[in-house]
Amino acid sequence: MLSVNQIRENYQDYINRLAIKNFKAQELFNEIISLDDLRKQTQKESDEILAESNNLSREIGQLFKAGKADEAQKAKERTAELKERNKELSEILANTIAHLDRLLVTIPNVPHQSVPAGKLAEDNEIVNSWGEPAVMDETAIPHWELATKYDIIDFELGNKITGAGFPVYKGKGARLQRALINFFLDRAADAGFKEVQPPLMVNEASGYGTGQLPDKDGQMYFVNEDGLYLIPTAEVPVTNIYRNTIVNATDFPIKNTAYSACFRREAGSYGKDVRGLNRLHQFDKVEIVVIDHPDHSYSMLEEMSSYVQSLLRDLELPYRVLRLCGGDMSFTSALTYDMEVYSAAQKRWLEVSSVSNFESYQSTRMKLRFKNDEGKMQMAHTLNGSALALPRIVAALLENNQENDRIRIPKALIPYTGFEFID
RNA sequence: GGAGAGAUGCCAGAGCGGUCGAAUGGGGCGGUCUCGAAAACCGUUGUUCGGGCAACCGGACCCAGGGUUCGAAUCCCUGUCUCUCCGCCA
Repeated sequence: MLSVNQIRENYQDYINRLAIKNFKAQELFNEIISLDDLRKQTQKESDEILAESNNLSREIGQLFKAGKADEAQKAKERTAELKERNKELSEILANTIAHLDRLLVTIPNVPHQSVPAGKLAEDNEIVNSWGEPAVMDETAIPHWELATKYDIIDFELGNKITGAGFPVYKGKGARLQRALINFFLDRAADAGFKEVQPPLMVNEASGYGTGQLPDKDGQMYFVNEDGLYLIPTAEVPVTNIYRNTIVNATDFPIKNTAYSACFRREAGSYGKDVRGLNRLHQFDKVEIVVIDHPDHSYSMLEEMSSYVQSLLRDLELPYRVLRLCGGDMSFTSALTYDMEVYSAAQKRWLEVSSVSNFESYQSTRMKLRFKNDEGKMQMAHTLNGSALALPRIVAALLENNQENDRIRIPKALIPYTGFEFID
């Protein structure tokens, strides 16, 4: 979230930039600032009263020691008054702070200057592309049919065992999943990311830290009995490793990677866009998470974007890179690049990665700090990206590499699959 | 699931209800010594809110939330977590 000081210092600038996310901030900002004024004033009064009663308590102690019980008794009466007054003040203070927090969490992150205005996917800006989208004739088969034809992914079986959106991968299909995970993890290690294996369930504080809560709890599976959420992405547990910590500035950039299953309720999604592997309730993903110095977070974002693009080139998948417009960005992001691969039989672009800089938005929520050159505490910047999400990569691989009676595996992957063709 | 123990600063580990933001040791940082290093010795070593240009001053913080008290790290209640033993178990 934003801090009140950030809002005070960048009042007009933030209002303007939040408008790009179609968020009207002015009234809210005014309310926040006046609440914060009240907070300060109340706290000041309360502090003064506490100081006085601390002094009195000290005196009372001395008086008792000196055997002047009657004078001590008089002083006691005065502290009673102070106590009463402070009770009211601290109640006002607690309410004010709670109110302030409630308002602050409703403000999305301020978009970076380069974020284009707009509300729709069409307003996203294409900043890079690679490869020629394959043109296929009408006989091209979509991946969900290929999956059945070669018996590698069984959607019906998943329906039976669990429900829609939980496919069963079989034979070379399962092997392909494992190959991709290993390939992505090995590449991430080569690029300097430290591999971690996080829990797949998180508590409420973690969900709050990365910004899934309090807003989007409907998107996560929740285990009521234990108050735990199934992770929608490894971003949540991996970033929360650093919740409430002061990291060493000399450790920047802190680069982690994790493979995890991801669980998403996807409430409200339906239609042909969600067919086959396009949108699932459970899927596999390798995530990269970086904690960095504010001065370097944007060059790190570019680095992460380049890294993700290199993976797509290795997999020989034509892709394009979009800079998301204000309306299409997530609540918590300041700048996001989406990588989309072309899926030849569906004749559409599929989002396979999303790389974002959250600046200090998550850090402020989770108190992730470092000591800067002046010796002062400062919020670190957090970034993350998919590298990569498997299902749509598989969809594109199947569709783009289909031949008459087999599917070709890209060269880089063969050492991992152990086979060159699915047939 | 049953029984018990505990939660203190970067770590280890003390702490009679008042002078405790907290002993001591280790680590870290600065210095003396040294060609340099080690050892030894000396000094230093928290977060946060408010006021002030600043030196500085005041408040809060010893798991969290309540309570007792003029006064709580210290006493009481509740919650959370950790550890040990038993049971179950990949």
